[in-house]
Amino acid sequence: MSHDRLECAAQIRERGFRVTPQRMLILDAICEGKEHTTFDEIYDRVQAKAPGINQATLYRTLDFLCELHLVVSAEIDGRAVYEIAGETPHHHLVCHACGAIQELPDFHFHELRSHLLREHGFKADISHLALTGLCPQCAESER
Amino acid sequence: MSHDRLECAAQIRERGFRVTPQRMLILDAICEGKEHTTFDEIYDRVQAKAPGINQATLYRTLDFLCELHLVVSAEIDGRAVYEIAGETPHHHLVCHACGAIQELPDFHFHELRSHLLREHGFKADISHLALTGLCPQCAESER
DNA sequence: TCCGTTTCTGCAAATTTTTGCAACAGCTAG
DNA sequence: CTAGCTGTTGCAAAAATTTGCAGAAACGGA
Repeated sequence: MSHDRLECAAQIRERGFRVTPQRMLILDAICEGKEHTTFDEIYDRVQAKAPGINQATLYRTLDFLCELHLVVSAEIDGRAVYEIAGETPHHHLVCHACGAIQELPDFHFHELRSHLLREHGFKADISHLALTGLCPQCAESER
Repeated sequence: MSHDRLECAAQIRERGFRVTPQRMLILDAICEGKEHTTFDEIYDRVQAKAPGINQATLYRTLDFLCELHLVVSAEIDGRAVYEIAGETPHHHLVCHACGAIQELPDFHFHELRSHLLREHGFKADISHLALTGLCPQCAESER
């Protein structure tokens, strides 16, 4: 999940937006953890390095980075989590009962994606889905 | 998308919760519109009939009804929308550019669902997905 | 029908998220 | 290197959402 600061900066600039220290710090903070990172975690990490950064800025920047697809987010357990966008998308299975999270490779969605494009002309952006349900253990104990 | 008040009430009671006028009114309000309904719309409809009902109650009740799968919700365009849960699930394609919404029948997910169950033992609850992307028109003008 | 238990609701306060605006600061052209 | 244009940020206020708690009310059993 390596993120190339230069690459991100180029992407931002290329689309007519500006590369600011805040944005770079926030990108770094998201990458510090290997996995899903919550708003608060990102905020704390950023604060540690640059105490001046405002929460409103973080909210806006996260939206911005998602918009540009440099970062992906998903709602897990009612709270948004963020992750740097890798080369290949991946998804998650989230157990509604115990909260366990399992990774789900993207190939499961290849067919759906191309079907939607072929049949509906719809260019679906399925970059980071969180599907909820019951993990094997919880499904067992449920009945 | 007919909802049977008796059926809903039975479901609620059956699981050990209580059938209250507030809950029934809120269910009715969700059903009034045929399509996706926002929090504010529901709130207004409920207010029209029973001005006393509190916003906090609405927030809690919507969560509650989703929990019981009597209502499904999805995040569209950054805001939550609610719909009464029908017999067969359905999903939506939401254009990120123009906001157009297209319905997507559930059969597209049959295979995924059974695959997850077979291979991962995961009982996925895919009851109302909103996939974002670009509709044919916007995909065209994008390039 | 009435009672006891436990869930729900309304209210107010706390918390989280969004927004408007003036000052600041990237970036491009000269 | 500088100036100017326009996107960004910080701040404070507004709006949206969640939470704790005491009183109200559903529901099962007597």
